[in-house]
Amino acid sequence: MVQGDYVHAFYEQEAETLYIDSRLPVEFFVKYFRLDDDLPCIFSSIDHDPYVHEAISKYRGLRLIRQDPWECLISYMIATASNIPRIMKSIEKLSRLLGREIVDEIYAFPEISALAACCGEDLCDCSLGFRARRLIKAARMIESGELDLYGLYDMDYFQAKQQLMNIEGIGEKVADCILLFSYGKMEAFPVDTHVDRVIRNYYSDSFEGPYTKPKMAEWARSYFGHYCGYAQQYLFYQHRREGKLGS
DNA sequence: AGCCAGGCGGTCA
DNA sequence: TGACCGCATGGC
Repeated sequence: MVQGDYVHAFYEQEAETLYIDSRLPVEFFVKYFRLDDDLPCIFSSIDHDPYVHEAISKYRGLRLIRQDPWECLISYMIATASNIPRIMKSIEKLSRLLGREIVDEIYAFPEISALAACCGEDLCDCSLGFRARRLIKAARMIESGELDLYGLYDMDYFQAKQQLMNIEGIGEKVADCILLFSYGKMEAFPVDTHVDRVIRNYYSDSFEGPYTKPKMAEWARSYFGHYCGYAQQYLFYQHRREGKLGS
């Protein structure tokens, strides 16, 4: 998930146990962390080889989230060619600058209109670099109705993806993140540098064809099945935790 | 100090 | 398709 999301202030997790702040209703957490998914069923469906088996065994508390599409879209546009500490700082600064204060010193993610009303220099303290202009442009496209963000729930994976990729700064990877983490489209399989390395290093035997993002995602759908998005999360997390050996 | 980042959009052969 | 580049800064 994207850290810096204000939700992090309302829960703590130890392994598979979630401690929630009673200021938010239980239903919120059930929805947000997809606690209504049938995890045992999903795990067995993607458990195709020793490598992914190790990941789903060791990191069993890891979940996909169901995040608001607007927040997810902006967050992953910010993540482009950046790193996690910096991403968290940018989102935090942006929320402090434009978001409503929810409780003491905890700020909500900015509304669409707030970002759409900005000019480039308004955001100069958020260390967004070349991303700032793109974010504002995206906000204005959504605010004007040129892109109906909340209409994408009713579209299939490929239609919705095409819509998202009309936005400057949203390509294959970012679109798949939004489709997976917000819309719950399980066909999405975001291929970033880490997942790219995992496939090249551990799945080169079963993967055929050019190492392009659409091809790797297509392979993942047929290899892991419908819940390949869960496989992506576990493979990504394992690679981040256990490092870059062999990459 | 200097390379590279949970990429994207463009160009070139 | 694959290999490159610029983009703007910050992290390590």
